[in-house]
Amino acid sequence: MSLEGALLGLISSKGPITGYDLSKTFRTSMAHYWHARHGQIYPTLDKLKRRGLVTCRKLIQRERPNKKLYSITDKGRAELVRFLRAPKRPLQMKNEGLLRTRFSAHLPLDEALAHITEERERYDLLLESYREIERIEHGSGRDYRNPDDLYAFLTLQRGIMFLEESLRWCGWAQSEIERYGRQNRGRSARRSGEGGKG
Amino acid sequence: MSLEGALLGLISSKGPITGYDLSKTFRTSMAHYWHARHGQIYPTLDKLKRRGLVTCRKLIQRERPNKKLYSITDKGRAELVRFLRAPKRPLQMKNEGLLRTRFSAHLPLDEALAHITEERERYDLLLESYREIERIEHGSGRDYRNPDDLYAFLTLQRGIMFLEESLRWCGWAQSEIERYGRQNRGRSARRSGEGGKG
DNA sequence: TCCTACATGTAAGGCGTTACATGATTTA
DNA sequence: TAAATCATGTAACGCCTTACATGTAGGA
Repeated sequence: MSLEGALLGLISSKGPITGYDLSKTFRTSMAHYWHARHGQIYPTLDKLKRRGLVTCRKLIQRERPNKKLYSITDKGRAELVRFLRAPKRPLQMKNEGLLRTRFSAHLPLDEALAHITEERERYDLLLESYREIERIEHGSGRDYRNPDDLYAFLTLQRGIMFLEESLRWCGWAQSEIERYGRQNRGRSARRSGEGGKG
Repeated sequence: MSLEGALLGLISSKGPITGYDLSKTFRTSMAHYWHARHGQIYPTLDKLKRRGLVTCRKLIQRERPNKKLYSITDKGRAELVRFLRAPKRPLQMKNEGLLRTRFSAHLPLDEALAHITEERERYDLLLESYREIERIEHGSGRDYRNPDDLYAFLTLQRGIMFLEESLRWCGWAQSEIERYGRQNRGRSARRSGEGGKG
């Protein structure tokens, strides 16, 4: 259900838009609060169309595959408002990187450190793409052109904050792990790692 | 697959532990990086047991329902290490609250503000529970008893940072929305909200 | 030459939620 | 007296991923 809401919202904001570009949005500026793959997006767009919530216009291209451009209808807007007013679920976050760090007691310290370095690189890349969107879409700063621009900016800023803080955390976590290593020289993380507190 | 990793990790850290308590952990200290409901947890524990990755001891109680206490086996630890070394997926975050804010151009400003106030309350509650865990489990601060304690502390701190920053963002976002409202008195969010930039 | 971007689609199967089922005890 | 906590289990269903399928153009 929420994916339908997300798609209706994006189409209302950025439409006419293709499934391909919607998919890119999930991988870039929305990564800190929503995601979906094309295997789910295309069938869902078709469902929205059959329910009359969006319309679709086919664009024939010569040197590129043909596209389908989706636009929202009044019925779709009404459905979007219903979605926005429905009760929300709690956070459903999955961050396998943090999960791995949580149980890194089962790995040597240097491997735990290396894993966090990998994470830093991921975050760096994503942050760069967020900053580019900020530059391109919100160059005028807080001079919002319309409400959609305002809310796009606010949620993008949340993503930038999230990524910056993730990077700060990575640095701090690595320094703590290194400090722990210095204070426990010779002891293997593996052997002393079993049986934490309840 | 990752749920199996998460369960093995938690059982190795906190076991012997019940499915019920594992479930609570997902709702509390792990909410910023993993989640699962009991409807998925119990069958998965049974699967881990059948594969010999955990053992299970039944505890008969008089004034409470009986429990099953799970412990990790050597085979389970080996499987956990395999999981920790496997390639990780990107973030898979779902935050319906932020999603709603992103498309709040379709709602009156006061409703957008009210929704963020709801979010604040959620974050406040969760932050309080995180701080309590910090007090109870990590009262001694950075004086880590073992690697598991170190990594538990690091990931908990990430959660506290996340929630504190979420709360700061809520306050800032609300002030920006209010500022926008003052500067665009009389104009309805609904009518001017259509058609953002591509 | 290989990889990436563009662009859509589907089938199979796995992951995950929801709802039902049970029932005593404690707290508001 | 209503609701929450403790504690587990399962069936049905829907969400979501993965993998396959197709084909051109442009950059490394």
